[in-house]
Amino acid sequence: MNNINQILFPYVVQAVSQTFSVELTEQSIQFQDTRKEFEGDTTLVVFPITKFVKQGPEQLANAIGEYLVQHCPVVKQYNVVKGFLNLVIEDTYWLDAFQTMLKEEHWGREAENSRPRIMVEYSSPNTNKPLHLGHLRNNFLGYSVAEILKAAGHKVTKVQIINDRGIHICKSMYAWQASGKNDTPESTGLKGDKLVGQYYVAFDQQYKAEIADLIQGGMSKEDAENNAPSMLAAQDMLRKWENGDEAVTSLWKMMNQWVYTGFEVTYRNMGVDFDKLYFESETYLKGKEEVEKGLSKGVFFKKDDGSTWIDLTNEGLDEKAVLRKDGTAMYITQDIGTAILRFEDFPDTAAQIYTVGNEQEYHFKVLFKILAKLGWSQSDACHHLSYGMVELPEGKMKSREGTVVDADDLMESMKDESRLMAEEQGKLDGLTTEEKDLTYHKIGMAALKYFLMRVDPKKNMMFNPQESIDFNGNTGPFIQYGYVRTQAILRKANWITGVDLVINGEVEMVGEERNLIKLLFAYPQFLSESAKKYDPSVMAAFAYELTKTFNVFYQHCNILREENVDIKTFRLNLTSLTGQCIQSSMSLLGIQMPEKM
RNA sequence: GAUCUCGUAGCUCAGUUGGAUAGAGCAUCUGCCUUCUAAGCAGACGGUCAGGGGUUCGAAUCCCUUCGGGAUCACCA
Repeated sequence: MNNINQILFPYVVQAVSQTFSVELTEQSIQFQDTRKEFEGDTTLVVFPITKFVKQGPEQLANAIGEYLVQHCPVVKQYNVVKGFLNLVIEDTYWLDAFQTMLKEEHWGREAENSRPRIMVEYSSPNTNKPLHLGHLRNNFLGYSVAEILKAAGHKVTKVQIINDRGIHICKSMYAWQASGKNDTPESTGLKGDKLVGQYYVAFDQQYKAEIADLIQGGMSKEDAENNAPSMLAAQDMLRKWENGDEAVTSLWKMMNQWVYTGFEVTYRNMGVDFDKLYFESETYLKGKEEVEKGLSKGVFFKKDDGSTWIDLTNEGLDEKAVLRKDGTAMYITQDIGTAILRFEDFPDTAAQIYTVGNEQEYHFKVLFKILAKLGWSQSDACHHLSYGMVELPEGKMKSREGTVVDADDLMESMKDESRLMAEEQGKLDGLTTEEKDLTYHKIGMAALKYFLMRVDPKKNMMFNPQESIDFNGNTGPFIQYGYVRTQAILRKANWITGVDLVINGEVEMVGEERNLIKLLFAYPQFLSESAKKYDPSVMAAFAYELTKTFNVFYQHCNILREENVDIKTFRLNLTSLTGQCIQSSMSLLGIQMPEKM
């Protein structure tokens, strides 16, 4: 089905060529949505055309408008304001569009697996502390982009890389061992990630104290940091781990397992999942191998001290180390290994999307250049889905200063708030305890997810825990509420989707219905823009706009009370399709719809 | 210091490749529930689009510059 502007395009070309004998370029024909205060469905901006035709904008607009009304069957009438030609499209066009949408099984979505595989990486936490607000933004964005790409027809594989290796986890391990308490998640009743996180904090405190002591004893700050006993012990553990020391390895396995078990709970609450996990402990050696291979091909070079580098100065970047002088792997090394492993695991992968904070933009520029130089042509299509920080009123989140907003706590408090609100209103009274609980969860998560995803991913955003997150206005619950209304009406009408498709051609549309149909018809454009930009906020804006438009329709038009059967059927179909589209677009944000609220 | 990025209403954010009188929500104030769920609808108030210059029929948008916030520039991850 064609977009209205695509239909009009050739007629505009004809109008100008027949009236003025001038052939227009594609660029000179610009359409935009008609502003609300004027009458019309779409608007031709004629200023660019005045460059080709020696006419004043208004005369020109009138001439084109006249031609279109006479020759283009979908154009009903026109009006001209300055250099803007507002076109009113025939109702039959919108009714046809509506019929088309109703016949689709999933209006707006592309056929499954009609486009190449894209791998989306997100989450990728360290295994030494619990997930926080920043991880929520990461997970929600990554999951949502994956769903959006899927809806746009791509095969999608959701992955994460788990940073299970390195000094950070050894710090927690050392602190746990040094405490001598043999705490476990079972013995303390704590979530595994929380328990391990406590020991990470404990390590940091001890380390700080030791540094202070050493400095007081006359040592320089740098020496103190390098020689503090706890740091030496953690480093010793890391060496033992790399050498496969049995005791250290089993401690490492046990504590990582605690963290994974804890994370699983958090992921389940977040509503995100993964198709395949990669562990740094398994990919960093692969990275080293690939660097060795690249070295022999001349992509990398060795410096005199034995470290391995790549020269990216021709690409406008710097020289970058890829192996230390002792031959050990760095952060970038394992990323090279992971990327290549993924291309090998899924050879049809056209691109990898990395959902990682914007502070790593340089890192990914380097990584993609390296992959290209190693001969992976897919690297051109790879993309760093770079997102900004979530800032608190007092500034950045800092774990040391206790200003971290914990992911589990936040999700729980959102749910509590939705419970309070629902209990006050008593609209869920008929439901079982389980059903109520699920509804509170859906509403709380909708508020949280929508809040984090309605803003442009690349921008830093503000989160104020005191004022918390709203449930009114431009919010997730507002959209859910609109959906709940559609379902309540359909329930009362005993509506079965797809049964009463008959629309009598005599139906005369009112403005509220037209606006709703126009917006529903634009769903695929919003989806493709969202997919193209890897930007869930486009879908969020669409869902909000759609719900608002429905609410106006709902408020001003009778549906169940409508006496004319044709109009009633038409409006019920409209309600049904709107409900579907709200649910569909919100599901792309990972937001679920309750049936009642 | 260099590079990148952001600065829009009291607050949180939209604003497509330059297009009409810069839009939403929150907050404040007014109306609307005996009739499809008021987590809603209708309205009021609120702007030197950080400042200055340029490009042109036209600039929040593009270019230059100043100011202010953030990020990056490791044999850290």
